[in-house]
Amino acid sequence: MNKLKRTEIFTRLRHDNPHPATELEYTNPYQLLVAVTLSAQATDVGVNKATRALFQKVRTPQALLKLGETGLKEYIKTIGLFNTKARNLIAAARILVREHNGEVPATREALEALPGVGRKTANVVLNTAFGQPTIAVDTHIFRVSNRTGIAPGKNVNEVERRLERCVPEAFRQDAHHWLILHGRYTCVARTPRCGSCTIEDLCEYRHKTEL
DNA sequence: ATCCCGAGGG
DNA sequence: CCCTCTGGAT
Repeated sequence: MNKLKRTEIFTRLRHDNPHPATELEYTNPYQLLVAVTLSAQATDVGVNKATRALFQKVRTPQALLKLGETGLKEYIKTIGLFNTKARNLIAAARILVREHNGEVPATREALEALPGVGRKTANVVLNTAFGQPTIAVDTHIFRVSNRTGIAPGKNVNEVERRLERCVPEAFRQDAHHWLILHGRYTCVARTPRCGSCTIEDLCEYRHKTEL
């Protein structure tokens, strides 16, 4: 896909989503870290329900340690992988209190050193909590990139590299949100809503029979 | 059956 | 690079 076409796509996606930062319910670093950690292999609806209840009581790593692993599981027991997530979040809270003064670090290295925090979660925290020009390639962005032809790749790492190469830093933070929102509401996994898609004429999907 | 705003390990 | 983990939704 050429640069002109890609630029036009992002222009339209921006028009579709004028306030991209509202995509996530939380921008507070710690709440964001917890919410994104819980979101692995879980629906956003289920995660948002759990975090809304949890954050009534817990907004800091200190508060989470007070709640304890068993207490935490009560809030997230309907979410996939909740045993692992609870264990990781407690372990991460200990590190935050002991090594980072109870604050969420703003560097990729420190973030990814936390149990349960990988590249995707670190990128979201850097993007949304700390305003860094990262693109966190989740399943939505991976699908949209490949289906449309914006930045196709075999795996998430390749898609991330290609996106960072073709999206200028100046609007990379917003582009991350445009892509996710497009994937969630229009370019959905099973049955994409091409009828209401504003970039259909530029999308490579209609020329294929799969993906 | 397949997918969901992944991480960790083989 | 690919698999598995695990619960709910579609």
